[in-house]
Amino acid sequence: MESLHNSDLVRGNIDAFILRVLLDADNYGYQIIKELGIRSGGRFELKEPTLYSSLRRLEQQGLIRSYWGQETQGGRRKYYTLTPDGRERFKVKWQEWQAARAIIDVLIGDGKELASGDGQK
Amino acid sequence: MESLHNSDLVRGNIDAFILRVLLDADNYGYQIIKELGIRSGGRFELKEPTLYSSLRRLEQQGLIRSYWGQETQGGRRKYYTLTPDGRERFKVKWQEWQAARAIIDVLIGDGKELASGDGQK
DNA sequence: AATATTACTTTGACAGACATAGTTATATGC
DNA sequence: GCATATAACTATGTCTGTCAAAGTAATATT
Repeated sequence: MESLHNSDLVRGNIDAFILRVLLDADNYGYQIIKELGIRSGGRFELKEPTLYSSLRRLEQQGLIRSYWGQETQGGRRKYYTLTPDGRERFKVKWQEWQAARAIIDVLIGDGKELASGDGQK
Repeated sequence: MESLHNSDLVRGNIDAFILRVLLDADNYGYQIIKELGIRSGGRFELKEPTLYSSLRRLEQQGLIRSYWGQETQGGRRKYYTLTPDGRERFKVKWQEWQAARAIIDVLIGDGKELASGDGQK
């Protein structure tokens, strides 16, 4: 399984990924990981420490709130829900990504000068 | 001037930016910064310590080589040139970016659920 | 002479992602 | 019933890339 070396290239977007999932519905940690795995077609795997430290950060910033689900059986689950601020923040994050993507696209080029052999000037 | 908070969202792509510039022509540090500023329409500003530590890293990895320009007057300039490995590495970096971009696009959404008011489910 | 600009360098701090490990509970296999 | 696997969350510490701050040295400008 390949996935992609994660870290640097997705850095800064993980908070947005989580907010995006919570935009659809309240959810709990483990399921958020699964959900991101599914949505990415198995190409992205969010690690647990990364997830839970993100969640803590987001909660401290008032972008999400948490509550314990009342499971009658099975392990406890802490659910997270978006706050209005979180909703707003996602919008901003989304726009920032659009802007960053455009800049990176320009600076990294469109791949025309790659071809197969080498680059002629 | 706004530019964009840099760091996290472009992280991991800076090496590729530099390699991309050197793909066009040998160049020296200060000019690479200028070049990236121009290509991005002033929206991206590479900081000096970031540039020079990137250059050192790239040189250690054998992706670029350096030589002092023989300026008869004016300050000394250390020029950098791509090695074949560097050329190859740029290709890889480029492809990694394409892959990462696709995944991020999926996970952050297309913005349909943003609209203006709020999201209806 | 003072200031600005070009060009490169050093040091240290910060923050996000993750490896490693551990805890608690339920479910499953033998 | 005991071992193992899996679900779900938590804690600790490390690594790496980016950048702020500051400095050096030379030329150009006022």
